[in-house]
Amino acid sequence: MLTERQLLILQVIIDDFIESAHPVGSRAIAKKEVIPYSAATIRNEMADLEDMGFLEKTHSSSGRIPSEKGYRYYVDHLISPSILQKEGNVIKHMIQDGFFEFEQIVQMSAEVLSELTNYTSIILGPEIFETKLKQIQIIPLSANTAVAILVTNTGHVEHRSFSIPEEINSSDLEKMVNILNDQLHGVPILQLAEKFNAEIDAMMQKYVSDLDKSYQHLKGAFLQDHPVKLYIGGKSNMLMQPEFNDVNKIRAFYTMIENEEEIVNLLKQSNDGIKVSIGRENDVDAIKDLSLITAAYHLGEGQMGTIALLGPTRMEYRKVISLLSILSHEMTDVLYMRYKDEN
Amino acid sequence: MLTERQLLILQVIIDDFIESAHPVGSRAIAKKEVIPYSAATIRNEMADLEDMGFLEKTHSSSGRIPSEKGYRYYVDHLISPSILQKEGNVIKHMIQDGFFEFEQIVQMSAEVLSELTNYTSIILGPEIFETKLKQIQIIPLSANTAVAILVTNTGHVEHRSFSIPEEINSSDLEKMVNILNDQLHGVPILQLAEKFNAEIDAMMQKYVSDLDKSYQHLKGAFLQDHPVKLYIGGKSNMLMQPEFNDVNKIRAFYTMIENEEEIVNLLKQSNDGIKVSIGRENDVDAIKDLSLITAAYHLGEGQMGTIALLGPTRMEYRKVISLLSILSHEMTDVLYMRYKDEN
DNA sequence: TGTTAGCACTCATTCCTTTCGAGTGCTAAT
DNA sequence: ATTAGCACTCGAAAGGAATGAGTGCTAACA
Repeated sequence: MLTERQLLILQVIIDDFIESAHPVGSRAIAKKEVIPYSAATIRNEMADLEDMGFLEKTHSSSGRIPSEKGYRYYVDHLISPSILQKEGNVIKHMIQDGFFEFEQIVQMSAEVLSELTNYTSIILGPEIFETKLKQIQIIPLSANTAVAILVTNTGHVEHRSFSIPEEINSSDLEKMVNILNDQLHGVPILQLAEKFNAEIDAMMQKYVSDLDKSYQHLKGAFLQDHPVKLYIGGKSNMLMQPEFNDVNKIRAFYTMIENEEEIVNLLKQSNDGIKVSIGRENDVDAIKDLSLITAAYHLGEGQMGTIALLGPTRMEYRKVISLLSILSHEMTDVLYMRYKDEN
Repeated sequence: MLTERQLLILQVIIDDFIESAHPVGSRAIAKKEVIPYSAATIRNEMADLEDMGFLEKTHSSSGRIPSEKGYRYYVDHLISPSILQKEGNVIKHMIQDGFFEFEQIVQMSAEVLSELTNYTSIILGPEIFETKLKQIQIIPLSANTAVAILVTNTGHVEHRSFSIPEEINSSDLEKMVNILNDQLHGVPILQLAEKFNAEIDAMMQKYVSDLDKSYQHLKGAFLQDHPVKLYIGGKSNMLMQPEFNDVNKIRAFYTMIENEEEIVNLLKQSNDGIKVSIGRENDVDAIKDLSLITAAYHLGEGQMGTIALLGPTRMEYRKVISLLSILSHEMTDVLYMRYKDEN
């Protein structure tokens, strides 16, 4: 339904606006090398594109800016993945050089990503729910406190301090740890509560006598919320974007970005592949004039987490999509290589 | 050298400005109940206070604002600690209710502090250098990766993944862990490197054969940098302060606050008690128009960490100083109660 | 019939001027 | 020593005028 010429003009306008952040006028377009038409012709086409909803004016005699529909069309039809040799190498080296824990990689990725793009990067995960318990340790600290340490097959370590009653003797504690290790090895974190209620509660009664209170404490330590880890990089990059030249916008952005819960919800809904949400396409009102690009990374079948970039709707979609694609594949690879022989 | 009346006027002006953020004029002062003088008299006194450097004008016919010297005098001589029954209780409950790990307490404290004050709170620590190793675990994850877990006497858990060569056999690994536990129990984290070089290297040679590579890996895992933990709460509170109505100031602030290294240096220099740095009194240029109040908290003799509040020079010094005092004492207490029977 | 030149018109932005009012400093009176 | 009074200063807000980038439309052209 769009002519070749309209496609070309739309693309050039959006490319120009993404770079300059200024409304694009007909004369500027006509001057481009790829455009063999006069400003007047461009004006006519622009008027048509506006009628069709791909462009907007900021006021009656201004140049045009892309509408959300325009960006959507641009993302869906007008961009081909860009080749990012240099950036790709940066990411690969970061992930493959040295031996970093996965959480370190995630954190570094968030930083690199925001540096390469000048937008705000958000990385969610790794989702511990999919991972399985590997080993449990309980280490007494003092007469009435101890720390429980859980290690998962992905090398993730969680610990919880808990208080132990004075009366308990150390052999009882040891027996409990043994039972836990026997029973919980290989159990997905998500199913811990279930497993406790179905089997372990009863077992504990059978093998270990008179430890009601300390067992409750221990169980409590295991079933506490497992917080979702959230890494955000380049928050202040947004301040450099010309659309954030207004104190109120900045306030709104920072109020949003520091609300972890909201961010987690925002990212969690993303499924496979790369998803682009432009402006009001986002459910969350606070980012209704920003765009969010998300990509999932995996370990085997189960989804592990989400990588995202948040920027103005005037975003370098081409570059961002390519970068996220590279990074999510690298992260999936490194996870696979590292934990393929898990048990 | 200041008359009683000048003291009174200075105090009223600063109090007023702290509340309103607007330059204070003579008429407004004269209207206050505690002031039995006319505006003209106040004007004369204000001129004198300005000559002495306690007050400033923003322009030739504006009201007065406090100078840094004025704030300094105010902090040193004009404020008595305020009674914060309600806020004090909030803090006490937070710290004493439930059983939280110390790091959780620190994080919660940062949040509560920024909520109670509407400034930005920064908490440094707990300094792990002062703490001692309690136990070491090494847990194999796959054929060639393992995770080393260090637990300190304060319940702090650190973990590092490292790769192990395929050739190693598990009994060798076990021997190594035993040696490490024997040798390192009770050793301050700070002295780990020393201890390794002085004794453990040699021991390993004696007891365990042919494990050069994996031992190097393991040692590397132990001697990696122990990052200083930094908790910052209420970054966006600053945006609500009227002095941050300018995009450039916001940029400068966020650029500074997200530079962890600089922040750590800023706080580390603080010694005992509560220290107030007003505006240019701060060494760091980036906060030359902010004030920083720091308080140390302790475990026994050794300093553990620092609590700080960062706000505009027009800060509620009275309240902030009282809050920091309460919180640092509570944190010191809880540390003492919890780890007094360490070994 | 598609393209382009030309021109009147629109509107944000910038700069200047005016007005307003809060506040000062100084002088003279109490 | 204190205060009333008054001229003066200066920032902030409000109102024009000038500028210029950009449009829509019409009429001419290939």
